[in-house]
Parts: sequence; C-alpha cells; structure tokens
Amino acid sequence: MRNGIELLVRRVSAIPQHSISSTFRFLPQFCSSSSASPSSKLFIGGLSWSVDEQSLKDAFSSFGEVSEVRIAYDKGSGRSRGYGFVDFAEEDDALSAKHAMDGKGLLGRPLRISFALARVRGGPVVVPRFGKQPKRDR
DNA sequence: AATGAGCGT
Repeated sequence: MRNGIELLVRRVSAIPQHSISSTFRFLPQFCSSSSASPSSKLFIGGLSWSVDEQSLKDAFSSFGEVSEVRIAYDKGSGRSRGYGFVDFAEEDDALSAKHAMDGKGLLGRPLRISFALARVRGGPVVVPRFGKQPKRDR
C-alpha cells in the first residue's frame, strides 16, 4: 500500500509542467503563464493596434534568432487583436527577451509577456456518456 | 465607431 502511494507520487511528479498547463488550462491555478513553463515561444500582450509582425520581429530580433512571429488579427476586419506570439530558435533567448521586454513600452504601450500556452489542437474532448442509451431494435 | 484582457484567420 505504501509502495503504491510512492509510485503514484513519482509518476505524477514526472509529468512535465507544460503538459499539465495545456491539459488543465481551464483551471487557473495550473495556468501560471507568467512563471517558467519551459518554452521558446512567448505570448505578447498589450500590443498597440498598429504594431505589425515586421515591427514586432524587429523589436525582438536583438535577443536571438526569431523563428516565427504571429499577430492575432480579426478574421473579418483584419484589425490587430492586440496580442501576438514570438518564437525563438533558442529557449535561452526567449527567456532573456521576456525578462528584458516584459513591461517595456512598444509604441507607447507596455508589453505583457508570458510563455505561450500550447496551442489546443483537437478542440474539446467529448466524454462518452454511459447509462441511458436509447432503446435499439434488435 | 470604439476597444485593452487575452493564448493564434
């Protein structure tokens, strides 16, 4: 019995933090996005409406090789939604960029930077329901 | 038309 508990604790501890964050992203206590989820991708909030992907990349290129820059645009109007993502080739560069740029102003607006959450790939998981199945002819 | 936390057409 004791061994079983120790085994369970060891297995839970082995789950990477970023995996927990993406799995339980709907629970705020597991989504401390400002803390160090190890990733090379930064979430950049607080962008001025007028910041485009090129100027965002320019603002972060001095910290290392930027492998991807995305700004979230509104589907219909094409206006910026005021946040975006900067992905670095090196995790270290992402971390130093975060430390240097978080709270710093870009075009007059303070940036809010955290590590990006893993993009949700499949959509909501539909849990199968058991119990009341419709009667089926046989 | 304007908007100001957020996690991506």
